[in-house]
Amino acid sequence: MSQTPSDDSAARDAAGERLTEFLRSNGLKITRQRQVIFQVLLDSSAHLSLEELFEQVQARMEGIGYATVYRTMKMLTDAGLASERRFGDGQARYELSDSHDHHDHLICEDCGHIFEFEDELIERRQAQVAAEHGLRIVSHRHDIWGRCDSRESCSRWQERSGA
Amino acid sequence: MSQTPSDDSAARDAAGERLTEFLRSNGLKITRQRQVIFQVLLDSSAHLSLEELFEQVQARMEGIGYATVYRTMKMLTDAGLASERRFGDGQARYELSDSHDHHDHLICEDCGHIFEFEDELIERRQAQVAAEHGLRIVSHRHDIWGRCDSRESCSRWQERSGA
DNA sequence: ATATGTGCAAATTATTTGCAGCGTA
DNA sequence: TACGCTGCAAATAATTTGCACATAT
Repeated sequence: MSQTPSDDSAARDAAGERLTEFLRSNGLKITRQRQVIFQVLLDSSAHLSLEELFEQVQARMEGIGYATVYRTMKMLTDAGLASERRFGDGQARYELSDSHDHHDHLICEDCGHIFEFEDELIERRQAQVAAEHGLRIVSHRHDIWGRCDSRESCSRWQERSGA
Repeated sequence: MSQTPSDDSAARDAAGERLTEFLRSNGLKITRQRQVIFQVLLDSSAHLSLEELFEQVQARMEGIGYATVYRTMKMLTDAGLASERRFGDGQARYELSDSHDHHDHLICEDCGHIFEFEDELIERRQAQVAAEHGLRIVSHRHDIWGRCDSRESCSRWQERSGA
């Protein structure tokens, strides 16, 4: 259903190095809390709200403060290692930035599952639209809300994503 | 540069009626504050933040409270007469919903001007993408951030929109 | 050793709500 | 008259910040 375990852990390690590398080269400290937070992001493919993130971090490391998670996420976001998204439920959600940084989102209003998509045609068309208005694109956000067609697939996702 | 004055005021009147009609038919009261708030929205083609909205409303009617503006905007939004958008600066922005309700936004990061667009091809493609993932579209949000190509057009918009 | 990071609690910011009096139907 | 509506101030909710202590380099 996904990749082999070895691929996963290799990717994880590589990403983990990105963190320490970034911290080191910027004179920042490699602390346990930063590593744990980053690891939680790595282990979860989902778009975690700060609350969810905090809960999972706390499970691995008691006593961590909300503020630390906020501060770390801000740092990771500024560093470009993570990205922040808002889907209109009033709280920020975070995910690791990966190579194909530029995906958009498709959200099921029933089960809350977030699908990612990337569409060449839409991207190209976007650029055209921007040009027609005399702008050069810097970034964009394209979210689509809908409902899963079948009940089954919907509930299935629900138990899988936990959001 | 735009339409004739008569067109504008005709449109304004028609829209004004939509408000009173809605209030009346829902057993809600036609108050001065509701009319003024709606009028401000009508007179401004822009996407007003609550603060901007409040300022303009206050200029026409001293003593109005923030809460009233919030409550009225919620009512208008629920009624479908206005719509709420968030562009990531932390505050909601409002605009009147008109006939072609479904436009998306193109924002200049330099001058803050918001262009509206609507693109058949993108819309169609969106539906396809959703279908591929087994979802039926309920709504979407597509924002593009960019920069005006030419300084002049950029500053020109700046003095025109006031945002 | 020393500056950075952390936890806690207090501060901010955007938005909502309770309540007593005001205004529309 | 009667109930909804408004203004004010207090309450929430998400996020940020100040500060004294802890910790990585």
